Amino acid sequence: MRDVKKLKGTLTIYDVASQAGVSIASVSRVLNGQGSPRANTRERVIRAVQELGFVPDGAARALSNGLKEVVGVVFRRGEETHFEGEDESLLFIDVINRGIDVAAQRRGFDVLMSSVGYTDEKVAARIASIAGKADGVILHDRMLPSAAISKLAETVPVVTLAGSPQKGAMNVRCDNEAGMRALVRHLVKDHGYRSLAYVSGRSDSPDNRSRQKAFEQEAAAHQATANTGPDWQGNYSAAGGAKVVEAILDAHRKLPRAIVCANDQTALGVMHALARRRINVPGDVAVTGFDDVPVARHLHPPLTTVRQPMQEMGATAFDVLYSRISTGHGDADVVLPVQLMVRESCGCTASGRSRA
Amino acid sequence: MRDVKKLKGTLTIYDVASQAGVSIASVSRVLNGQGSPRANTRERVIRAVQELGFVPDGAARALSNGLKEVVGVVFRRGEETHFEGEDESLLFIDVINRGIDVAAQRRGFDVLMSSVGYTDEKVAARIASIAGKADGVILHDRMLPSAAISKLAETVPVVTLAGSPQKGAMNVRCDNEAGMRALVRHLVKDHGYRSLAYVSGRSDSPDNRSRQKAFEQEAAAHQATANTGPDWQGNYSAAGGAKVVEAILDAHRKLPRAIVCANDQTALGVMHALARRRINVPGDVAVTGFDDVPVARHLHPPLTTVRQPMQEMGATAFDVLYSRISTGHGDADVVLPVQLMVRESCGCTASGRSRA
DNA sequence: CGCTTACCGGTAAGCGCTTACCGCAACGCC
DNA sequence: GGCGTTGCGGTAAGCGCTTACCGGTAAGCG
Repeated sequence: MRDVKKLKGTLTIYDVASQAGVSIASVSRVLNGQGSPRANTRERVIRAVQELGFVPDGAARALSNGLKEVVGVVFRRGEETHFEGEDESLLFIDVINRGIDVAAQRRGFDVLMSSVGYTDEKVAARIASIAGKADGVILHDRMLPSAAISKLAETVPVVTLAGSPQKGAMNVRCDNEAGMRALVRHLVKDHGYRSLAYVSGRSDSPDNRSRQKAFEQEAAAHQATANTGPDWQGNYSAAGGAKVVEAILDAHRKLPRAIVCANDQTALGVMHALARRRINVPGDVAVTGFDDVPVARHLHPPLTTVRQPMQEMGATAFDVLYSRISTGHGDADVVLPVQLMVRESCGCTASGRSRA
Repeated sequence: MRDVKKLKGTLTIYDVASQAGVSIASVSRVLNGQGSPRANTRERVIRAVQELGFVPDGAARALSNGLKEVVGVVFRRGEETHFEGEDESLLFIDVINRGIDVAAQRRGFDVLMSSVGYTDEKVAARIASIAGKADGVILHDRMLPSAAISKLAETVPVVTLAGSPQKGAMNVRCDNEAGMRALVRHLVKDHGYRSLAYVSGRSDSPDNRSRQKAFEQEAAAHQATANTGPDWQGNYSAAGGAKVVEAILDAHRKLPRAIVCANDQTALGVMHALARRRINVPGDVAVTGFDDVPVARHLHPPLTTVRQPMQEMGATAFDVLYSRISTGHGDADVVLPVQLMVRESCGCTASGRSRA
């Protein structure tokens, strides 16, 4: 990257000033609405700007102001998966990012997006690069080990999403526990299922851990069997979910009455694998997800899941970051409520709930 | 936005230098791999950087280098639509953006994304803001009137997507003509349809204009009836497509044998409206799209359409822009080939083509 | 009519970084 | 041993902008 230089005959504020016959200070004042320039001065500046097509250099402004008006967003983009419907839909991350974008625009900020591959080694370097170009950084789940997050947070405001709050960094997440408890309760009490399993997400994900923990606790509280562990280890992807089911089936082991998935994508894969083996959902096995991504309601059967307010999470992440940037502090940990979305994959029918 | 100031006790290269006991020049050289610092010097700098968690300020680098290593991307985000499947899927723009992102990362650039609403008045201001923060700008279709594009291009490198090349700006697009011709030919010659209609996109879109023109010419060349005009005016959205069909039906007018849509989203809406009226696709009316967005193949019936290499378009847009930024010139107009995707909505069957 | 008050606008410093330029130390050679 | 050569590393200028500070002019007042 060293080998590239801009070679534009760059237009500067000096050019505008001389064209307008005023000083650079006046140009700057007009452009930023500071001070009270005389109408005449203002006009001349504005005309000069238009004639020249002048666009002030953001880097110079940022350097002078100490404010770039840019937030960085870093997330992982799976290049591994090519599962029907998965790679084609707006997923969890996309919806959150949209929320960030909307909130940022309200404050005149722009969003520097950077995706890194799951296998990318240079994550830390990429994040540092982004951090240098932004006033603050929003990190999606599992981007960095927590020590690294704390370290980074000493240098630049950081908001993590769906993580657990780290020293120095702020965090925005959803109430996984409540959501999972409500879901398990529905499965066990409303449907009477006695054997459940949890297809986990990536094991290093805080979200996954809290969901799994709530799953186990709530199942135990209702004396239901709760299968977890290595056999049920997924990775948040549809392919991961499918693989779990297929392995169980190939080993001729018995499936539980209900399979609770760490997220919707996993549920998608699970349902797909089940369908391929001609196992009826929810008749033979109920399946549930988590997130309520847009496609969830269009699956067959429509997926019972826990809705996270994804767009709002994104917006909140930005807002928290913004207040930190501007005022110097922001909430360290904000938890947003979730909502149980009962559809049909749990055994309910389209018209009102009912037993499977 | 004037009211926000960063108030960090910012860490600078001077801090690193004194911590390492060297000069700022050495720090910079180590960080950028310039010159040939002694091993000892290098080590001390690296250690100091790590201890301090130093991240160089991108704005200062950019100002000094004349290179921000950022490209801006501006596109329109429909806030109007809430059509099933439309707001939930990766659409044309999203796939292109992903292509840009991938290509940018290869060069160490980051992408500054900014969406504006269809109704947003301040598009020019937003674009100027982005332009100031980036080394170059990629504009999606219909972002600015062509005069404004040329004007902007005098100040900063600009690539337009799916537009027509403007003076000063570069452009990347697909071979709409060839695609549309192949499509119409398939409809008329392979299926024998004699009456066609074209549901247009936004009338100010160059893509739409060239598709419509090719549609008319090719239909005429084969002596098929070609309906176009105000009654068939869509707007690239599913809702727009649905509205056209409903208006025709409500007026008790006869539908043509095949409806050619300006893009896949429109086709989605058209098929939806048709289904609601119990009109069989493709039995009664054939429907085709343009773009081949990911969902196209999952519609019922799967959509016959023209595939644009969307991700490649994005990557190409970046590459063209990059070469312009670094070398001072790049191709003014690159046209990518398209491919006719024959599926079932035209009347072909899953297993090999056939007459409707 | 002269002095105070107010206010507009210009000059210059400085934001954090890169790099041209130069001084200096160490080494090799005669 | 003295001088030339090599090359590391420090000093300082400058990137384009914002803004503190100050000088000048015009209006207000006695």
